[in-house]
Amino acid sequence: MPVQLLKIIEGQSETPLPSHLQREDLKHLQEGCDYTNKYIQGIVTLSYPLTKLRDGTDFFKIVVQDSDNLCSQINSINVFMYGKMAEDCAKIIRHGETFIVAGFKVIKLPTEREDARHDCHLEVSEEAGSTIYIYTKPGTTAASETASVSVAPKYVYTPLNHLKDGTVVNLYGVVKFFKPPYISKGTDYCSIVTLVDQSNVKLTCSLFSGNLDFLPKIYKVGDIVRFHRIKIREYNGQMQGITSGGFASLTFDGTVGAPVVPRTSSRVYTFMDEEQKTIEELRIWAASNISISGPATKLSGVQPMLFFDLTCQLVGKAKVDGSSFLLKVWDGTECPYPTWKVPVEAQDLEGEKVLLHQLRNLAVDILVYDNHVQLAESLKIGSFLRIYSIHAKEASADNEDVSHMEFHLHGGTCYGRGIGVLPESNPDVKELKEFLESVTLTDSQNMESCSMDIDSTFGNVTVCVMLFHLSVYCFAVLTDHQDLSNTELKTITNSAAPQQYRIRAKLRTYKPQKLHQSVKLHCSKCNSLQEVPDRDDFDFILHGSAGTAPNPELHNTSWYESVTWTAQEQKQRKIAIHFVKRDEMLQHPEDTLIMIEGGTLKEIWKLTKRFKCVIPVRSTEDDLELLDLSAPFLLKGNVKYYGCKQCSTPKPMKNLSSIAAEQQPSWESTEIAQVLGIELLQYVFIMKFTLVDETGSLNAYLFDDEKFFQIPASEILTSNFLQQKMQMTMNALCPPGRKLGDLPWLECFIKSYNVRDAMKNQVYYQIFDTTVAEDVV
DNA sequence: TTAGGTTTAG
Repeated sequence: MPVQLLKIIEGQSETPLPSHLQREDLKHLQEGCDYTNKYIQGIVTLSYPLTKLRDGTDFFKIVVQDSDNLCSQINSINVFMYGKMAEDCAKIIRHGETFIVAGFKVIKLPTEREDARHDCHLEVSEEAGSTIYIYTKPGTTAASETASVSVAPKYVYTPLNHLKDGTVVNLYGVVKFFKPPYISKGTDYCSIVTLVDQSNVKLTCSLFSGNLDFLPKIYKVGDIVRFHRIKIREYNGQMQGITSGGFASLTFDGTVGAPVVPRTSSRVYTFMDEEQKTIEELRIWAASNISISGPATKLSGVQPMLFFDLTCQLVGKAKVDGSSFLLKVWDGTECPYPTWKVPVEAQDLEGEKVLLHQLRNLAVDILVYDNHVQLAESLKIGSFLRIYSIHAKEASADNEDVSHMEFHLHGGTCYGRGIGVLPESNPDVKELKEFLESVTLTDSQNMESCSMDIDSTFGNVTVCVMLFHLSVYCFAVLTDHQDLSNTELKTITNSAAPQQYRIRAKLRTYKPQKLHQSVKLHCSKCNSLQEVPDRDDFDFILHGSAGTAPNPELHNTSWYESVTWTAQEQKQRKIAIHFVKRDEMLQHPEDTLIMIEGGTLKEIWKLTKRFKCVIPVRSTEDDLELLDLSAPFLLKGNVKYYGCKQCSTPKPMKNLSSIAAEQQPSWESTEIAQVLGIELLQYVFIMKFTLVDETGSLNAYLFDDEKFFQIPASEILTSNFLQQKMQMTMNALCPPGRKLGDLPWLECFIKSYNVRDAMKNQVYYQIFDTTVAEDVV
C-alpha cells in the first residue's frame, strides 16, 4: 500500500516503519544516489492544490520541514508527487502532520532554491517504488473520512469587502499608505494605516498605543500586515479600523520571495503554514496591484522641489529652537547640490566630533519641525532611520548668489511625514551598512591630501589645445604637441616619470562629485592649497572686528573721505566707510574703491554691487589695517580675493594711496595685493579623473584655473549659471548611469611626475594643455 | 481621548 496512515498513540506510532528503512538527513541529499531503502521525515508546512500535468497525470506538491533540525539553514524541501499517489495524498494530507517518504528520487533544478528550502526536490510516485507514511494524531481522521479537521486554534480572517460596523475582526492586508507612529495629542502614539486586499477594498485604520512596540512595524508601502482583534466602525460612510482591547499585529516584508518572518514585539503569536500561504498570495497579488514606488531616493539623486523618503544613519543632532530640531544624517552618497548648514551652537550639537568632521561633505542637515521635534530628540546617534516625506527645497540667502539645497521635515503628518527607526535586521539597513562601510572616509577626503602633492612645475602652459571630442570615433584637433601620438595607459603606468603623453581614454569617474568642492585656493609662492573659506568664517571675523570702534583720527585724509554712522541695533555698532578719492575728488561709485569698518556680511555684499572694490578694514592707533587673512582682503564684483597667511606681510592701508594717485586707477587685484604686501591666492579647480582604456587605468589630476572648463575658478562659487555649465561638461564627459563601454572617448595630454618623500617615490599624473571643446556642451 | 491620509510656507 503506497500511502499509509499511521495513528500515533501517546507519541508512538501504532505501526512501526519497516526495519530495513534508514532515515536520511535533508542536508545529505544528493542527486543520483539510490534512496530505495532510505526515508525522509518531516512536517507538512505547505501544500498546493492537486493539479493535472499536460499528459493528464495527477500532480501534487507539498513542502516538508525537518522538525528535528529547525535551526539548520536548509530545513525544508519540496516534494512532488505524481499519479495515484498524488491523488491519494492530496485527499488525506493535513498541515502539521508528519510525512514520511521512502524510495524517492532526488532532482536538482537550477531554479529550485527558495528561502531555507533545499535546492533539490523529491520526486515521488508508485512507478518509482515510493512509499508514503503519514502520522496522524488521535482524534483526527483523514479528510476522506470527515471534513474540516483542525488541530491548532483557528483564526478566521475577514476580507476587507466583508467588514461590518461594530464588529471586531481579524484581517490581512497590504499596506497602501501609512503614517509611522507619532505622538498624538492625547496620551498615546498613533499610526494611521490604509490596507487593501484582493477584494480591492481599502480600509484606513487608526491605531493607538501607549507602547510604541504594540503598533505595527511598517517600514514601507507594500508591507503586509495581519491584525487580530481590530474593531470596525463606520465613519463618514466608510468602514474604519480602530484598535480595541487585545489588538495584536504582525508585519511582513511584502517582497515576493522574501523570507516570511513576522515583525512583532509579541513573544507569543500563532503563525501557521496556512498563514504563510496567505502572505505569499497577498505578495503576488500586490506585486501587480499596488503601485510601490521605485528605487529609494539617495542623497545623490535628490532633486529640488521634491518630497522623498530617506534611509540613513543619524550622525549628529542639535536643538535649534522650541519648534525645530536639527538631524545630521548620511547615506554614503553625496548630494549633487551645495547643501545648507543650519547654524547651531557647538555645545548644542550631539555626535562624534571627528566623524562629523570627516563626513562634512556627505552628511546633510535636516531640520524637523513641531510635532516631530519630540521624537527627533529621543533618537540615538548612530541609529538607522527612515525619514518620510522630506522636503528638498532650493533656496538662496539674500547675501548669496548661489542657491543651496535645504531639507525640511515640516510639521504635521500629511502624506505620512514622520521619522521611523529601523532595526539593524532590516534588509535596507543591512544594505546601507555595507555601503557605508565601503565608503572609506580617507578616500572621500583624499582630494585634499593628494592635491597637496602636485608639484610646482605646473604653470608652464603654452597654447590651448582643443582635445575632447565626444563622438564614438574620437579625434583631436591639435594646435600644439603635434609630435605626440596616443600612448596606451598601461605603457604609461609602466614607464618612468617625468614624461608627457597624449592619451585616448574614457572618464570612468571623477572626484569630487560635488563640483563646487573642486575649487581651492592655491599659493604659487609656497605651493600650498587650501579650502575656500565659507561665509561663516567671514561672518565670524567681521563680528570680531566690529568690536573695534572706528578711530576718528583716521577719518578724512588726503586720499579718502569718510562717512560714519551707528547702526540702530542693541549693540550700537559703529560703521565707517572710507571712499578713496583721486585728485581730491570723489569718483563714480563704479570706479571707486571703498574701505569699510564695522560692516556686516550683508552690508558688504550690497556695497560690492555698487562699488568697484570693497576692502574690509579696522582701525589701529595710527592707520587702517586689513582684517585676519581668513577673510577676503578684497571684494570685487562676485569675486572674493584672499591672501596667503604664510607668505603675506600685510602693510598699512596708506600704501593704497600710491594707486589712488595714478591717472586712471584700474584697481587690479594683483596690484592692490602687491602694495598691501599680500601674496594673492589663486582660485583653481582640483579634480581627480579616473581614466581607463583597453589596457589599464590611471588617476590623473586636473589642476586648472580656467583653461580646461573655460570657466574662471574664481567665479564659479558665486554663479549658478557657471556651475550648471561645469556640471553639463562633466555630464558630457562622464554621462551618469552609463556603462563603461558606452562612455565617450576623450583625448587629452597628461604628464607624469615624481613626488618624493623620505620613505618613497610616487608617480603622479596631471592633465595639462587640454581644453574641453566648445561643442561638448 | 488621540485621528479620521492628501505636503510647509519655518
